[in-house]
Amino acid sequence: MNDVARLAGVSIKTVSRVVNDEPAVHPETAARVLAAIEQLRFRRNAGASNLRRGSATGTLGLIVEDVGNPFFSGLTRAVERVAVGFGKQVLTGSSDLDPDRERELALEFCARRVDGMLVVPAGSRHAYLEPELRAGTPIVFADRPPGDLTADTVLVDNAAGAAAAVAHLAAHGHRRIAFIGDSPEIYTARERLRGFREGCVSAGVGQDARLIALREPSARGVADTVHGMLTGPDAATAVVAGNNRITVHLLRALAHSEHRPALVGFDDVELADLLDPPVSVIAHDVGVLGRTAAELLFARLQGDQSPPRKVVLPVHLVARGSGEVAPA
Amino acid sequence: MNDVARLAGVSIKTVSRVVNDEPAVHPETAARVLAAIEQLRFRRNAGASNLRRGSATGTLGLIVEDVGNPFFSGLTRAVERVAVGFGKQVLTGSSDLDPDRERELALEFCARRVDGMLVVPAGSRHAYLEPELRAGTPIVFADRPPGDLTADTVLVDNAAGAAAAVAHLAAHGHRRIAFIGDSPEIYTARERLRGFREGCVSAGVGQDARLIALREPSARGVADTVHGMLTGPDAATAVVAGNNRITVHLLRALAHSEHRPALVGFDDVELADLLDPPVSVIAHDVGVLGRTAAELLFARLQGDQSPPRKVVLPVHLVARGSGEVAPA
DNA sequence: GGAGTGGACGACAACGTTGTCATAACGACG
DNA sequence: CGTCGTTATGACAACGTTGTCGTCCACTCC
Repeated sequence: MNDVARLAGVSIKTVSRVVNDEPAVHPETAARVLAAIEQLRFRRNAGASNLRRGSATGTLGLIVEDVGNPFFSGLTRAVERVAVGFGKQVLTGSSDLDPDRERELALEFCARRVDGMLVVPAGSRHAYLEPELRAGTPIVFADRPPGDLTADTVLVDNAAGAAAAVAHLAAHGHRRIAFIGDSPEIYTARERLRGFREGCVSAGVGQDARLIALREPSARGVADTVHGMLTGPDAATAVVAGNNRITVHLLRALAHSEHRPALVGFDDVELADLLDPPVSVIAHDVGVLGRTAAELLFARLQGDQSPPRKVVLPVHLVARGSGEVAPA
Repeated sequence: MNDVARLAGVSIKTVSRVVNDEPAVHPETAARVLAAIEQLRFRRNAGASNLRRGSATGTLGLIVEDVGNPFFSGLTRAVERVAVGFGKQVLTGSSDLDPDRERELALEFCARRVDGMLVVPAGSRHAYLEPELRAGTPIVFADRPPGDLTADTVLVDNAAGAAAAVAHLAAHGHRRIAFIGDSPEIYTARERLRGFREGCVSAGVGQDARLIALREPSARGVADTVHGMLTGPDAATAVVAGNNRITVHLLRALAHSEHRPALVGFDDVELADLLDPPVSVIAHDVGVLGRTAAELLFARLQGDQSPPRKVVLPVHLVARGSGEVAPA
């Protein structure tokens, strides 16, 4: 800026005025300054500007489990869309479900003085964020609630969705329904299992510990698990898959076996409608999830001081075929 | 930092020393300072630190077309992985294929003094980045080359892939092969068409303008296009889909029609192996694409001064069934 | 002609850090 | 006992901006 000022024959402050479109600069002077800026290819240092101006850095932090997963990338995109509307940039990070990594990312974002943070929490301890919250950095949790902290949270109705899946399968005559979910450390996995159990009770379907598995999904693990559930005297006739990855693993495992249980997945999956049979799922809109969370965050940024909110978004059953078959 | 210094009864500089793990601080003093930091929950301002220290902000800029698209989110993830290894944060932005938006993002990133940038270019004019490049900010282009600029670029072998698709279909007896690609404004779409044409020539397959379509894909548009190509006297017996979105639209369109042309898609698609018939594709690894580009960038950041490099990654045909059927 | 008004601009400090240099206290050495 | 090196610490400037306030000039109005 100094160089620009010198070249234009004005003071550094006048350059600042021009850069910031402040009034009270003679058009002729402004033109000279702009020419100098152009010539020297000057670009104002946003960091210095933010430092001087005080708080707002025009940056948002977003922590998800894995940007590479379509679910989280959809969420990321939705957040980005809202952020663009407010002229903010988004710093993204994947926690890989590791609480330490999440914490590291969060603190790093705080050090960079993000204006706000959106977090898909990995662990269950988030008290370390309390000072930040109290210091005025709004934080919104998405998809899962924070562990030991009260803050804005946007969830989907996991339990109701799982219960609906059970009810649907029971309505088609199933009495032996299995549930394969993600690791019980994950909130959504626990909630979906809870909904599954409640659905079983409501539908008068018996529960069998052999037909319930919660575990971090892998192709092999899911294949073995489901194989065990579909064989033997009390084999399952229907399966509820706990999330998109499990659904995919399950489909692949079933394609390589002769079993054809009824199936309802949680989370929608691309091309699910083109499979044979088309896969029925409990669907919800990641876009809405991300947008809602981001809008909540921006409301806070604009001064909303109301008590922490908890939003639960609805899910709905998409019946495509795989869930509408009677027991063999 | 001032407050911490006061509370610990030391000068602000000593606090700085402690925060930066500099030696020559008495352990006892350091302990007092750390206690004060803990008590006041002090977090050093990364912006101010970067300002004082000079260049490196520990930030990378990444511009893709759409983080929500699995292709780009996979790339994002790969970049992130490399960045974490070097202790950098990633600022992400989606251009939506809009050159103005891309430029806006790029300049914004420059204003934030990112240490380097990874760009999946939207338009074909990138001369505006030359001053940044010359100023020492390394920029690597991924998936598509920059328009009017010489810089590091990582591509996949689009033409060879498309040619391989044609050769494969021709080997199964097809003589009427159609190509449905993305908008010709996109480099990869043009290259794939070029490869398609070359493949036709090599295989001695005639080309028919009626069987070639380049257009921004939409479900409706693809359906109409393919319907036209598959009916009439000189109907196509095989189709090459120009990218993942087109493949998906195409599959959906075909599922609702009686036509069953042979099909080879470009880019792999999740669940493609479970469809009936399983979808053959020209596959390549986004993870490798992202990683290679990021590694190239970090090489530059570590002082690599060699002339701009151009890396072309291989693609390979995955024969699953849909491309291995003879003409009806 | 003097007072008042408003426009155009600059000097200076400050944002939160850190690099540079100076200083003080201390033991060791000849 | 004076000198020296070492260790621990602080004062101060600087990074690149911008907010505050002051100055200067031209102009208007009575």
